[in-house]
Amino acid sequence: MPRDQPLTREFYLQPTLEAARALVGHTLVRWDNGILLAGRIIETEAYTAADPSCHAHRGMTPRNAVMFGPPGHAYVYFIYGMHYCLNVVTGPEGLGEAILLRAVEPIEGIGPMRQRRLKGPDRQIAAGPARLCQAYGIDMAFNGEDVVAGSGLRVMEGPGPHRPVEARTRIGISDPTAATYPWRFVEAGSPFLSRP
DNA sequence: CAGAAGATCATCT
DNA sequence: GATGATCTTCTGT
Repeated sequence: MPRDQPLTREFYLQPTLEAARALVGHTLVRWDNGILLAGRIIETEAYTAADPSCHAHRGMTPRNAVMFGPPGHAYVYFIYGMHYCLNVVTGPEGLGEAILLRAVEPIEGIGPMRQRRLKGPDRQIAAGPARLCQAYGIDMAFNGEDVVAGSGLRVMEGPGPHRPVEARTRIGISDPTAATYPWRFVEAGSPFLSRP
């Protein structure tokens, strides 16, 4: 169960790779007009400023401006003409780093999540960055939301990972030097991973 | 202004 | 494993 304490601003201030690993096992919560949606974070992906595929790598633009703001805010973007993805901003203001939330295990509000998703087995309700946003109803209106002190979307402390957390380099990158940048952190063996 | 690519997903062979 | 959906963003001319 989620404890009633949000992760602190300091949590997001720590180095992005460390925060990405530590984020696994905490709980993503949305209060949607009295309906509680909650899920345990299963999979994260760190985007550091040194990573060429990081949206902030080539400086600030209107889209990525939130990434350069204070840590602990949501960076939401629209991709492939139909999907949203949710990040949390990490590191000191001005750095431009963030963590992509790739998968959660639904805990609370599974019914409402299913209704938005319509299709697929339970373990796929929020297994994938765009599926997660679909399940939670997250769109551009959430861009810039404070996930520490905001009222709509928060990351709450606990309950912790149910399995060991494992680091992987990102899948699908052709640049061999990329092996040093992009990291996924997954709860090893979880059935709720974006890729089984 | 045109063109290409994109932190994805569902569906098909 | 491959492909189409669908459209924003960024780059180059």
